[in-house]
Amino acid sequence: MARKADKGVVRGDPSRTRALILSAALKEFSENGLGGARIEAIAGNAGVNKQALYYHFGSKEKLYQATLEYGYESLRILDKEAISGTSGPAERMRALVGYFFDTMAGNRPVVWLVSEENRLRGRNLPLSPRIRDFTANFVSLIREIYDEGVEQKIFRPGIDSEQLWITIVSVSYLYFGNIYTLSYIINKNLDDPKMLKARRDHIVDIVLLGIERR
Amino acid sequence: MARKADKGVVRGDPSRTRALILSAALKEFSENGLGGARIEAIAGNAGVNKQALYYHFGSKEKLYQATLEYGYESLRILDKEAISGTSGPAERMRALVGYFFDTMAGNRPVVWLVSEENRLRGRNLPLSPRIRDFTANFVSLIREIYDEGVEQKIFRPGIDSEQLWITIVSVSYLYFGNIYTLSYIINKNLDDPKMLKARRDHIVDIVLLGIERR
Amino acid sequence: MARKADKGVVRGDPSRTRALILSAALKEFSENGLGGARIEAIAGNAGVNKQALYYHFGSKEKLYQATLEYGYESLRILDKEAISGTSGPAERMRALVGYFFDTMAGNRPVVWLVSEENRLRGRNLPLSPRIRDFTANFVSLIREIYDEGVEQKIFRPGIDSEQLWITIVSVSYLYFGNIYTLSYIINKNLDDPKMLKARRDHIVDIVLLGIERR
Amino acid sequence: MARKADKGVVRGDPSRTRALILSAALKEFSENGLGGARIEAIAGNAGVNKQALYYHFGSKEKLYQATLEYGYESLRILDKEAISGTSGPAERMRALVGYFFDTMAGNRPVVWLVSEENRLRGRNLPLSPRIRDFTANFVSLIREIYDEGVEQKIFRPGIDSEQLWITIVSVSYLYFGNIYTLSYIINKNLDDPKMLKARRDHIVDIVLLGIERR
DNA sequence: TATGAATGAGTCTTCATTCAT
DNA sequence: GATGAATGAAGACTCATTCAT
Repeated sequence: MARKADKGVVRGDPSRTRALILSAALKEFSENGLGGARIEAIAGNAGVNKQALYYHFGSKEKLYQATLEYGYESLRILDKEAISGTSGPAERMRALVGYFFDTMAGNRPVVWLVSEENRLRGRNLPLSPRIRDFTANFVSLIREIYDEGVEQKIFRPGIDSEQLWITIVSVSYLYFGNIYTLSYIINKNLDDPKMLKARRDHIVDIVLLGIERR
Repeated sequence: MARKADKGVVRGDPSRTRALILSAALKEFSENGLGGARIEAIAGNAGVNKQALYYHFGSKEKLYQATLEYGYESLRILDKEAISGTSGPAERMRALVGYFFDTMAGNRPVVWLVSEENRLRGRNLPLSPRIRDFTANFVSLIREIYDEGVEQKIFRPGIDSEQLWITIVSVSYLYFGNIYTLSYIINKNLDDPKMLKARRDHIVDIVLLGIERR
Repeated sequence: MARKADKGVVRGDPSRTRALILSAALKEFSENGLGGARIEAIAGNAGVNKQALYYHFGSKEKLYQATLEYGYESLRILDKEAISGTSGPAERMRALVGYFFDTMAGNRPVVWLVSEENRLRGRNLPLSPRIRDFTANFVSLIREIYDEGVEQKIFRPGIDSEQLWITIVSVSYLYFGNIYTLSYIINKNLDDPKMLKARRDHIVDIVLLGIERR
Repeated sequence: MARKADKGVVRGDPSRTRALILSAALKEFSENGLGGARIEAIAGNAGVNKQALYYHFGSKEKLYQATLEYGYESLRILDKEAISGTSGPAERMRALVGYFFDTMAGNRPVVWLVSEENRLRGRNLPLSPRIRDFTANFVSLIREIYDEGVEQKIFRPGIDSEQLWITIVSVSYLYFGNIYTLSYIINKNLDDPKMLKARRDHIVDIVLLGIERR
């Protein structure tokens, strides 16, 4: 119970210490990449000693791997409840596309962390098998809804659901991942609430119209 | 005329030296980011002395800026000839979407470099005013074609052409930028020629159906 | 108790480590100046790791500042005991002039370090407020003795005690600071004990005769 | 006659080029020392190409030696005319002390250059035999005047004229060489015209009273 | 002579990691 | 588990010097 002033560390609560470190690491790795991240900065922001990172995670690279898993986990894309209360494939698909957009909007650091992992050619992914679990369900869910829509003659058939998944991911993900270059080119602040709403509406429309039967 | 074996440097041809450095820098920065890139690696791959980078570009950061500009320039997205020989807005739009996909496919390093610049919050963009020139024309071209299509009652009205531009960029760009994580999640190699073709066809369809009138 | 052979570092005694570094730095900076000093040489002579200098002092420039303060402190010009046991202003002034000469003779590195600081236009002095404390007392002491001598009609009045201080400092300081050029010009080794004694006698005489009433 | 705009170099006038380089070198070496001086800075300030320094002087060290000689030469301490028009040893000695002060006041860079040479332990002096010529006469002149004064029973006998020379040099030289540290300690700007005059008066008095017979 | 370009040997500094308490 | 101190390897950058025209 002895709590240090100004610090969030509680002696004798290692899981809390781990959480503090992971949270700080997510920020640092996402902003600076694996190579650019500073162990000292992570320790400082987590309110722990540098050595604590080594005690709990072993090395910078292992901490990065744990952070990547932590990042994917925090997305909770698999949360089916997100689209509960909707009826019909079209409405569900709309909800899903919008939900993914909102998820990305609320987890910018993860967006950059995933970009970093791609630059590392995905070499850390196989080391965290849970990552596939966290994400694969989203693909299944899209397939489910799409198939249902095709059956009900609402969606046109012949679309590969994995392609559709990539498209749904793309139209939200890239917006946030490349928000600075996109904003610069058209000289508008894409982070403005109005722009965010416009984007959300646009992608829901485009995806739905792109797959609907006519 | 005296050319060193294995090296690309020719005494007295500084513009060639600069080009060699920029080419090597594009590869290094795109693979490792600004912080992770190694000056020594760039110099080695360019076949020049480490100090030459400082003589010609001043610092690592300035070289990065020059490389970013060089990368955008090499995309040549503005090349209108790409869609010459096409007739009608629909066909032109199809050609444009496909052309952008092909451009990304052929310029992977630039894709990563742009991701890196976003992680740096776009701080280097204002330093290279030419970058906007290289890219803004692409936005205009999309608007032109779209407006023409609306006029001809081929495309549905009410779509913001900048949103459309972002979408067109997204569905191609993210595929290459996140190819490793996407491949891992669905356990398929997205770099396979068949997959590339499938993706190209998919995005052309989705975009067109998403904007066409019905 | 585990002490490394040849090295002066004792684990767990950081103040000793700092002292070792400062001592080595005084030698190196005084002989080579700020720009010419080598971090590696200081670390080597102190028997510590190069990085230890950065851990304890932050940068070369900050180490230089700490060294400057350390140098002034080691002069201990303020030590009033130096002239204890003397009676009368004349005798005290003689003792003081001689004492300052001896101090300079025994602290050559500090003499050069102060020259270096002058070439740097004194830019580091304001950063170490203690330096003024170390030196200002000497000025006061001279004024005290001088005033006493004037009161007792031993010294002639009208001399500015700060000018007198500069003169006392000059006739000793420059001898050591410029000992190489002076020796060369008159082709004599001014570091010879006989020459040192001659100089000491000369300056005591000159200063006293220069201020005595007649 | 072809003169480059903005530059002081005249094609085909090597002695002028040498002079420009030496002048710039005096400034640079005096402000930054041998190690701290930058070849590029000297070339830039002289308005010549870096390579010109090598053409004319061979190396940085040799340029430093030439600059040292140039510096001593420019003092022209040997100029007897400085004290022409004076009558009697006392007046001549006063004139001489004041003249040396004025010389130092007007040649600050040389003062620092000589300090630098002392830090280099005078290793470059033997390489420039003319330096002794430039300075030795000043010692002789002091001896002459002093001996004359002793003969005329104006000065007290028994003073070593070389010691007297060092003292005369000291009370002026140190004032300028250490002007920053001295100013800081007493918190006054010693470069102020009033202070300069006060110092000049003080040293003339002190030296004369210090050697006069009573 | 003059100059832009090129080079290799350093030099400061950073950083992940480990040690000892 | 936690901490201050210590370390070795490496990286960005500088600089005197030289080459080729």
